[in-house]
Amino acid sequence: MVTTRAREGRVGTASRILDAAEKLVQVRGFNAFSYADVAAEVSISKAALHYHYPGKAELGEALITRYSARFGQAMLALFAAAGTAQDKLAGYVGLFADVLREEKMCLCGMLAAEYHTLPVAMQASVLSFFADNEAWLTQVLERGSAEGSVRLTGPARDTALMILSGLEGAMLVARAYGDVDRFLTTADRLLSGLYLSSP
Amino acid sequence: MVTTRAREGRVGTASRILDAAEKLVQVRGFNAFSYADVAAEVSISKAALHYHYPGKAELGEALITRYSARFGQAMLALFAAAGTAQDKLAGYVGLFADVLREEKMCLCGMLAAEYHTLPVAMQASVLSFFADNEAWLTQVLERGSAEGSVRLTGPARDTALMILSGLEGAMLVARAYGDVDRFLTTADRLLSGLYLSSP
DNA sequence: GTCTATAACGAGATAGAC
DNA sequence: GTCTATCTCGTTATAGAC
Repeated sequence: MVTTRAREGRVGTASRILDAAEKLVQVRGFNAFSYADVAAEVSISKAALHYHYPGKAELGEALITRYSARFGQAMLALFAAAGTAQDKLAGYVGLFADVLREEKMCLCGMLAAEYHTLPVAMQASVLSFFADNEAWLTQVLERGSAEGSVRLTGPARDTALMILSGLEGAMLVARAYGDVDRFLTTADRLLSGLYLSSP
Repeated sequence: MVTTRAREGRVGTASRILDAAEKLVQVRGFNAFSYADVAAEVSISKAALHYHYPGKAELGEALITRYSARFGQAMLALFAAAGTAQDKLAGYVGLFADVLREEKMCLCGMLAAEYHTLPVAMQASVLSFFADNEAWLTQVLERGSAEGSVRLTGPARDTALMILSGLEGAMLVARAYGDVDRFLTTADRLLSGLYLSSP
């Protein structure tokens, strides 16, 4: 069942609020944006913002939930699509690169930096995001290893963690330089050594 | 020439301010600590703080300057010490691990997350820190390659960047979990493949 | 659902005494 | 150098009208 709003492709206020807030968090951080910033971006009053999201903690929670769901769907699509482990990993790197091209940090990478200042509910959600990514990467690596397209020299989970952490760090540093190529080069290096065709 | 203060090992107010502020930034971030926080930690008034560092921008600058100098000295010591490239890299990883053990993020990794909210002088100093680290790693890798203890499959600089970014990201993620072992495991994975003795 | 108005608080920063 | 007192502004959040 689809509401009129969805059928017509219109976007509700709650969703536009999330769009604006998400961008602000990914560019400036959770502690460096205000309700006033979001309100101005969406062209509503701060009070209306509080109607949709009572406080910053609730808004932050909603941000992570939506972001994780979207990222999870993208990972699922990559996993289901035809292609080798190498293809899936290239697609995965592309997800991060797309974020970086907008001068944004991964939402949960940004929140990880601010971790010790976050409401506990947000902290837990950040860890869930990392756990989901780790699990996806582990599956891809194990399948690739079973298929013979990936060479693992230790537990798949360790390599999964290395890839996730490496990509987050590569975004962090490359974004400071405003240099997407820097990210792509580093991503290549992170994955080199995994494939049997590597030199 | 040594001042009485230095000879007696006493620590001046300016230095104690930097100690407190540095910790606060590494744990909470530049945008999540206040002059009041530092003043309380050092047991002086906010006004006294402003006497030593006129504004947050100047304090931030001083933090990066001192941190970079300290880190640079440690890197120099590692470079000068006897040992293989592998030894130097292990020592380098140890520098990051020591920071993480105090639940702190690398100062400049934290500031990289907040990059787009920083005063321009601080932004430049953050990039300098990264450049210094990159240069050191490149030298170590090239020397190791020349000595035959390191196997490079591309430009040393690319691998240097991968190691730096990877360690920053590993800190970011491991710190959220409060798990130093997670960092160490990831660091091992990042460097695996570099050494000729690797499986 | 959205608004204006305002409360309540903390931030960075300054003045001027000691 | 350090203090108390104060200023100004931005922040989150609420009240109540429309």
